Order: sequence, then C-alpha cells, then structure tokens
Amino acid sequence: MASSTVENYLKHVLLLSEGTTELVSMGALAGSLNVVPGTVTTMIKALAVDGFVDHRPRQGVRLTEKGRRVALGVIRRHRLVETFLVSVLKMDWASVHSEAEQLEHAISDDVLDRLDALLGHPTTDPHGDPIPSAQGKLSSQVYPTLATCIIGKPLRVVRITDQSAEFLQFAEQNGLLPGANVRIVDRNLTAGLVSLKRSGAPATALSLAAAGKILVEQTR
Amino acid sequence: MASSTVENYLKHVLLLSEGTTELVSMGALAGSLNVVPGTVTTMIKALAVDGFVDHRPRQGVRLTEKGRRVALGVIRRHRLVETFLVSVLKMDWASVHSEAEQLEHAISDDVLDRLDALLGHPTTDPHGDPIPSAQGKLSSQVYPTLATCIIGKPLRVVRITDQSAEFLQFAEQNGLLPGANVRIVDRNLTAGLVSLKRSGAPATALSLAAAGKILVEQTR
DNA sequence: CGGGCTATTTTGATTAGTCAAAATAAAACT
DNA sequence: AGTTTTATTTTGACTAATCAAAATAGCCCG
Repeated sequence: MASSTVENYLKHVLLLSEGTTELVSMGALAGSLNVVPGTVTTMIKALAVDGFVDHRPRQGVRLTEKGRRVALGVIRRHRLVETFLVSVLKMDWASVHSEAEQLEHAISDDVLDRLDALLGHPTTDPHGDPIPSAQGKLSSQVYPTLATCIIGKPLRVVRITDQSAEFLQFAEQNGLLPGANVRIVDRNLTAGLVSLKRSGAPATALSLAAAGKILVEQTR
Repeated sequence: MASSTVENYLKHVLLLSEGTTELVSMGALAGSLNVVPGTVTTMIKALAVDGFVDHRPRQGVRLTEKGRRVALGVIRRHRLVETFLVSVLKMDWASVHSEAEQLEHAISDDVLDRLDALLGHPTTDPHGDPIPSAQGKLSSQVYPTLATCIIGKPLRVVRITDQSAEFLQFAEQNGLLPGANVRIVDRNLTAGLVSLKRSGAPATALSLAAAGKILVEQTR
C-alpha cells in the first residue's frame, strides 16, 4: 500500500504535469507540497526505485503508468468526496477542498463505489474539475479561460482551477460558479482587466490573473 | 493535534477500561493494538508526559480527563461513521468496522456534525454500541447478556460487543441483530450451551462465550 | 524465605519522512 | 569564455513509531 505521503507526492506530480508534456521540477513539487526541495529529491528518488515515477536528475520527474494509476485513484477519491460533501452534506464549496485532502487517503474502494453510485456517477466535482473514472480515464477537454476567449459571445463557466478557499469565495460572490452564464464585455490588456456581464446582474471586473483561472465554454 | 497513532492508543485504553475501574495493562493494550509490549510502554510514557494518561509503572494506565476527551471524540467519529456506512451507503454491518478504523482519524468536526444531523442524531451505532454525544457524554447503561439473564422472559437484543466481521455475520445469520426479539429456552452450564427461540423461527443454540457477547433487555 | 514464572521496562536498531545547510551542476549573463 | 545566479542534490541530523531481545521487578507458591 502506498502511504498517504506517497499518494500525495504522486497526486501533485500529476496535477502539476496537467496540460504540459514537460517534466515536473523539484522546486514546483516542493512548493505545492510545502516541503523543502531536498526532501522532494530524496522522496522522488525513492519513488523512482519503486517504479512510480521516472526521475531525470536535475531535470525533473514524470509519472510512470503505475504512478499515474495511483495518482488518478487519489484524485478520483478527492473529487468524489468533494462532490459528496457539497451535494449531500451541503457544505460550503470553498471549504471542501481541505476536508477532502484528509479523506482522500482514508476511503476504501468499496465506500468509494457506493458514494459514486449515490451521487449518480458525476463526471465533475463542484469546482468543475473532471472526476477520473473507476478505470482511470480522465477527461482532458481543453477549455478557454475568461482571459483568452472571444469578447461578446455568450459563455458558460465550466471550471475553476484554483482550489484556495479565498479564490472560490471570490468566484462565488461574483456569481461565477460552474454553470453560470456570462459574457465578456471588454478586455484591457494594458490595465490587466476583464469586464464581465451576467444576465440580471451589474457588470463586474476582474484581473487577468483571476480570469485565467476560470474556464468557460461557448453556449450555442 | 494528536496523531492517529495517539488517537488509537487512547481509544483502546478507553475501550479496554470500559466497565471496570482497574488500570489497563500494557499487555492488554499490546494485544489489542497489535504491537509488542515494549512499544506500548514507550508510547504510554510519552502520552503520560503529554498529560493524556496516568501511568503507574508496572501496574497499568488510565486516561486523564484530557485523554478521555480525545478518546471519546475518536469513538464518536468511529460509531457515527459506521452508522452512516450502514444507513446511507447500505454497507454490510459486519464490514463497516474496519472501514471506520481509517475514517475515524480523517473526519473533521464540521463534517461529523453534518453527518450526525443527516442521521438524525443516533444514540447507538448498528451494533448497538452507544455513540458519545458531541459534549462527550457516553451512556453507560449496563445490560445483561444472553449468558446471564433469566430463562423464559421475552428479551430484545440491544448490542453486540464483538466487532469482528465473523462474529457479526454469525449473529446476523441467527437473526440476532439489535432489535430482535428472543427468549431463552434453556441454558446448560455444563455443556456450555444456550438455546434460544425467536418468534417465527426454529430454536437455535449458541455457546456461552457467544451468548456473553450479546447484550439484551427485558421487554415489558 | 527463596526460586521461578510472567509481565513490564529498557536498550539498541530500524524505517519513513522531514529540515538546514553545504556542495554541485546547469543555465544565464555579461 | 568566464562569472554569477539559481535549482538541485547531498550530507548529517532529527522525530515518531516500531521491533527484538536483554534486564528487571513483582508476584506466587512450595
């Protein structure tokens, strides 16, 4: 059995490598695991020996098939737990991330399958993040963000890619939950601002950095 | 924060001291924690330094108020989780104990309170074990067992005091879930047998050892 | 009372995970 | 090319939890 420390390392390697083919750097891992770089190097070398990752010294690391399987399992548990906490226990969507960090390591396959069924086999969690299937398939659809897509067209929020409670609360306050319909009114690169309009609400502005964390799709 | 190891030690001290005023021996703890006695001595000394237990060298250990609070919290989490797994996820009551062993260390107070509310503030878990209240009150009603109580009177099963999956399955097969109505037909001390009758079922027999693990109350 | 059995405690080692700080390699700039 | 900066790796040390095995203390019993 992979310890929860091992599970966490693998999960973070996967999350940090999402969207790129680049190797994940020790520094990035150290940052997201809240651990000093030396610790990461040591740990990654051990994970490489166990066949979970492929380590290129001084360059970075990537998951092996074996490591990816474990990581997807952790992420599946995490996101299903989040969904459960929001849908069944009616918890605040901004706070469920940290709860799930603990529970993702304590849930058996049996319990997980039942949760999955209870929730109706959801494909995304409350933040719009895709839930890997039991077979380890992860939908990797690429969406544009509010920072990159066309002005004027009607859009729908599909995913928020920042799990911090502060950002999620900010998104909620601005009505930017997954499913919300919005339209970009204007984007000013120089000022670093994006202006939005959603139906039945005054226009709001947010920074490009924030806009880049909100994935959307065109409706119609 | 108490580590899950610490939580486990305290939980086992409490469970082993239930019903007696005796100190809990290192050997008993070692047995129920699946650890060698030397490890227990070392750990208990550390717990004593932190004020969780009161250690009388060569005699045994008991919980302090502080340790008791922690232990009751763990047991509350354990039993509420078991109840959830059976009532909501429809899991087999014989298998939920081991699931809960993991989850009891990973659940926050917030999640626990919501679970408690969702389940309607139950006072016992599926095995009839009392659930400590959020304030740390544990009903300690003393029930007779099938091995000790009077022959002939109508009885109701209230609790099974053996968490092993085998015993629970055995109890289930014989219709001895909490709530079941039974009557003792005969008890033969020499043969070590107790004969039972429950309404609408043939009489069955079980050993005195088994009967002693089934707590009952008189109906009417 | 003294010897022996048993439970407990001590001692010395081990493993997983971590940090601080020194050493090294690679990249980036003059 | 040579020097500086930055990231990574190494080294040595620490903590929590554990075990095996030796030492010790109690207790029981003749």
